This record gives sequence, C-alpha cells and structure tokens, in this order.
Amino acid sequence: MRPVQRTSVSDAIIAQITDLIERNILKPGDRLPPERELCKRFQVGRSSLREALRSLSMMGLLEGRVGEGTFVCDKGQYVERALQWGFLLDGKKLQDLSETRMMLESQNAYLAAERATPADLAAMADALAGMAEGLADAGRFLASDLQFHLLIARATHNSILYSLLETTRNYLQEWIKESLAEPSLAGPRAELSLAQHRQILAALQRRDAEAARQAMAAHIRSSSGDLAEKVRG
Amino acid sequence: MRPVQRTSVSDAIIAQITDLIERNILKPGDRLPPERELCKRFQVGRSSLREALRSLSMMGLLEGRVGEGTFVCDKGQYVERALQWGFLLDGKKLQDLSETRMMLESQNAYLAAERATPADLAAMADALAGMAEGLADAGRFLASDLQFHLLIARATHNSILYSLLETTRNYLQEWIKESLAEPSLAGPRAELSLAQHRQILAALQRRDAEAARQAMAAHIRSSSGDLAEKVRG
DNA sequence: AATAGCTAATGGTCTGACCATCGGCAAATG
DNA sequence: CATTTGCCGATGGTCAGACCATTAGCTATT
Repeated sequence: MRPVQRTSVSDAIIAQITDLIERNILKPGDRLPPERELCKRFQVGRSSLREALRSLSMMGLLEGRVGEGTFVCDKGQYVERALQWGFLLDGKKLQDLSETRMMLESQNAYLAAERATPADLAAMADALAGMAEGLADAGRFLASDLQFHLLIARATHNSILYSLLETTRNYLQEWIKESLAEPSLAGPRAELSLAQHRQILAALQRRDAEAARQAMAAHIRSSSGDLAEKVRG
Repeated sequence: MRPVQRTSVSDAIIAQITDLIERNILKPGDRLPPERELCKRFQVGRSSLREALRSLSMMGLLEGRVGEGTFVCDKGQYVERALQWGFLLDGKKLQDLSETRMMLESQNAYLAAERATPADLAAMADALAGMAEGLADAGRFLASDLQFHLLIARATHNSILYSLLETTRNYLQEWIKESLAEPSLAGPRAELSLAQHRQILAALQRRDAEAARQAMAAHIRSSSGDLAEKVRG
C-alpha cells in the first residue's frame, strides 16, 4: 500500500495547458478561448479554471488582457519572470536596487566587450549619436541613454542578464528621470554622461573587457551619486 | 502623462503576504488564518484571495492542506515546485543561468567581505564544519554547501541579491546535484570544494573583498565546468 | 471621411452554496 | 483504564451565477 495521489482540478488543467504549449499546439501570441468556453470544454467551474490560468500567468506562460482575452506569452520568459519575484519583495529598497543595477551594468559591459557583434556596436553608436543630438532635449537624451544601456545588455546575448537589467531599470527609471531633470545641473551632467558613454563604447570596440567594466562602474557611480542624495534629501 | 498602473487585487494580496514572509512575521511552518477569515481582513472576495494563495503555492511559498489550513513552506519545498516546470530550461538558458549565478556569487562574496557581521561569519564557519562532517554523506554535504552560499548572500544585507541568488540556485540545484553525484569523482571533488570554501571564508574573515570575489569565481568555475559538459553531453 | 456613441465580448471580482477531508472529542467497547 | 468507533465542526476545494470595468468593433451622426 502506498499513499494515493490526489489530483487537484487546477493542477490537471495546468498540466493540460502546459502540455499544449510544450507540444507547440499553442504557439506564442495565440489567443486562448474565453474562460467561459474553457469551463465548458474542461467541464470545470470557473474558479478552478481561473486559478489554473492565474498560476500559468505567474509562471510567465500566459498573459490575461481585460476585454481582449488570454494569450500565450511570446518568449520563454519563464525564468525571467521567476527572477522578478525577487524584486516583488518590498519595493522601497532603493539602495539595494541601485547596488544590484551597478553590478549588472558593470558585468554586462564586461561580457559585452567579449561578445558584441559589429551590429551590436553599430546600434550603440547610433544610440550615442541620439544622445548627442538630444543634449538640449531631456526626453530624447534619456531615451537614448536607456537604449544604450539596454543594447549593452543585449550584446551579452544572455537573456537572463538582459531581463534583470531591464527590470532594475524599470524600477529605477522614475528616480533617474527626476534626478536628471534638475535644470541647474542638466547641461554639464549630460555632457559628462555623454563623455562617459563614449569611453564605454570605446572600450567595447577595443574588446577591452576590464576597461569596459570599470568605465561603466565609474559612470554608474557618478550618475547614481546624486540619486543617493536625492533619496536622503 | 503616463500610462496609469492598474493594480490587480490578487497581486496586492500576493505583495502583502510575500512581504510578511520576507520580514519573517510569517515563519515557515506557521499556519495562516482560514481563507474566510482572510477575506474579511483583506476586504476581498474569496476568489481573489484564493487566486493569490494559489499563486503563492505555485511559487512554493505556501501549501494548502484540506481540512487543516494553509501553511508557510520552508525553503526546501520551494525547490520541488520549481522543478515542476524545470523542463522549460533548454541548454542555452541553462548556460545563461549558470553565468548569472557566477556573477551573483562573485559579487556577493565581494560585498559580504565588506559587510559580514561576526554572526554571519560564525554561521558560515558552522556550515563549513557541516560540509567537513558530511564528506561521506552526499546529502548532508550538499545541504551545507548550499547553506554556505546562501549565508554569503545574506551577509550582503541586500535582499534583492539574496533573493536572486536563491532563485538561480533553486533552478540549478537539480543539475548541480547530478553533477556532484558522480561516484567516481565524488570524493576528490568534495575535498577540492571544501578547500575552496575554506579559502573563501578566509578571505571574508580578512575582509579582503577582491580575494573573496576571485576565490568564489574560481570555485564556481571549477564546480560548474562539469555542469557545462553535462549540458552538452 | 472622421468622430462620437453604442453594443457585445471578455477578464476581474464578489457572493453564496455544497462537498471531501481532517482534527478533536465523546461515547461505546474490551 | 486503554482502545476503538462514530460524530461534528472547521477548512480547503469546487461550482454556479451575478455584476463591473475595459476593450474592440460596429453604427450612426456630423
């Protein structure tokens, strides 16, 4: 005799749907039938169905959009989504976030120096040009700045590192924007930032990983120093 | 103007409960109030509450037992749940994860060298002793090994870095276990691993951050080399 | 042709109910 | 007195129906 396995309705639904996704019968971007329709097909109540869908959303397999339907997520974002739980905990730890970002950016620069393709480098140069043109336009400058950093992360060709950096940036973006919006310092700071970005790109083009890491670290340090002041004040 | 963030009721509950667990107000093994009671406290319907509990169960934080109640899991159970969708890891993602872990562990060692309290260091020494005693017992050895790494992460006193490392470890644990389970190499490898851990702890005790980082990097490199082979094979 | 307003569909939420299971208690049993 | 049996309340699991907010697409007005 051994303990009988008790199967929960929601788990059974989860198993079926994950199986469909795994066998590629449900492709990324596909829309699932409406919940009420699925209830009839699975012969279950809507509560159980929704608990299953909710779990699948939590895993990053599905995504529900009000008024539209439930869709299969595009990429294998499962792990990335799971790692974001780490950020879900107590959102107001700005110091920890900033530190995590510092580490991600530096290491990404290091890896990008070793792995960036010519296309990656060209895209970074474009973003840098966008920053130069946007010296007078804070919005455009910031957008190009963000793009530059994301391009570095992408050049690592490591989807997890990219995702993590993207998440940290999203959490910090509001503070960064405020910090750079100080009119008194906007001009000089933007020029300093631009110069630092040029150093980073130069290191990447030389394939000098250690220099890239240090240039990035210096950049983040100087640009997030004001951030720290902002938090305390 | 910017897009308004639409907060879901379930997500709000998830955030609150994860926060309680994170702050150790809810300890592993604790029993939560009954669902109907929680509904009254959160002022939400039972559907929303149950979707939240279901998600937390899926994350491995909670566990519901019919007729008894809902309990907070200890982190051990977390792994099993995570492995349920472990099939979603392909080779590339595994490599990316391993790389991310390498970076997290190294940087955590660096930060821990600067910030570890005497209590932190004492706990690490205990874990190290556990590894030494478990040289003949693979299960105990691995448990102490994992604990040592988590203690380092905790010693950074950065909850995000700790959480990220914990999650990556959970995903990689299965492969790590397999990798270390090779009977032919178990003995020598365990001794090498123990020696490396001693080096790391020594660096931490000397407050030598750079040495700690390099010792950790060397350890991960040597211990995850076989992992890479395992993936390709 | 463009815009405003309407309608149906859909996910999100709430409520109340019923069921299966578990723990504990009391009565019955030896 | 110790053990077993049966019962009862509490609890998680499930179901059905309803209402709401939002979205897309259509229609009619301008």
